[in-house]
Amino acid sequence: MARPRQPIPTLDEFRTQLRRHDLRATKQRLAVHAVMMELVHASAEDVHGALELRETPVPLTSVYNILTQLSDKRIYSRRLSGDNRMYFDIDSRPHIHLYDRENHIWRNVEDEELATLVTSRLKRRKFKGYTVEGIDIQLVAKPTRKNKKI
Amino acid sequence: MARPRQPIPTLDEFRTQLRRHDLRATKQRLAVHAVMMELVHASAEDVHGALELRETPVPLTSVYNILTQLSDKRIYSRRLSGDNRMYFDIDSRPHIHLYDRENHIWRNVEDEELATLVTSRLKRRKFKGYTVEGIDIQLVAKPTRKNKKI
DNA sequence: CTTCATGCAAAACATTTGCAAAAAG
DNA sequence: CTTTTTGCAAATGTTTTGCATGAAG
Repeated sequence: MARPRQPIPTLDEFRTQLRRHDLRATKQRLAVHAVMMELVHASAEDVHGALELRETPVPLTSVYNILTQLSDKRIYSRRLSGDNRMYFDIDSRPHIHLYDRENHIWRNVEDEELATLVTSRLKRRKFKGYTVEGIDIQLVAKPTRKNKKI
Repeated sequence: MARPRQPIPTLDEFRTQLRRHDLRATKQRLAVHAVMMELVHASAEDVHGALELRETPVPLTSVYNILTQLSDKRIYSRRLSGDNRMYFDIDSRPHIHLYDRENHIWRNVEDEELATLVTSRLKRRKFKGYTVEGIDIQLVAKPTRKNKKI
């Protein structure tokens, strides 16, 4: 049934992906990916902050450069949050998200069946003048009292 | 089958909505709504520009004030575009969108059946710590050659 | 008249750009 | 060595804020 999602690429797999896209394996890129392996979904600011707390600080501009480039190459993907920030997603494959609109946090929702259902249904429809490239499904949710992270 | 969508509120109906929310029917608000009746989906900048071309220029700050307030009250809704701008939607009821990622334009997609299908299916699922408030479905599309608006 | 709304100028933010210096292969 | 990448400082563009003035009810 619900096929397990793509595993998060290890650092070595990430190196391979970089090579495939003619990107050099700099220590800044590896550091960003190491942090993204934990965060999964994060803004440039989040990544920058996490790197401060680690061994490898990387300036915010460089974090932007790196994250933008990785998502341009479809190694990562990106989403816009309700608070007007860009969030990067370590997983570039389309998948359903649950968005916490108070804390601006995303979680992945495992439901391949539903994704397939919606996709196959919409793919049948034609929209004059357009080629549909993807379908984005997001549950907008509010944390219940006990779950409040902030 | 596909039930027709909410008609766009006329100026009079808009006045009523304002009254319901204890908002005064100022000429700036009415001018903004008059423009939104045509644009349907628009950024603050778009609305500001359209008002320039009309009888009632309204400064950009005021357009922001008005649009933000109207969507806070759920008279309008809002969406973030791929180019990091806030777009306001005259229709606050959830509905499926087609997003033109080159021109940053939205169109409504009529498919109540699909919306119902997805909603009922996801409503059955429980997400620990969260209350699902809405489901957002968006087709990301690229204009075909002939359709290029810009 | 009392309360709410507008609109100016300025601030606040997130993100991008140009480019010289540094690192990778 | 050649090419790519980093990272600084500065710019850009959108949205927000504080507050005095003006309009609505």
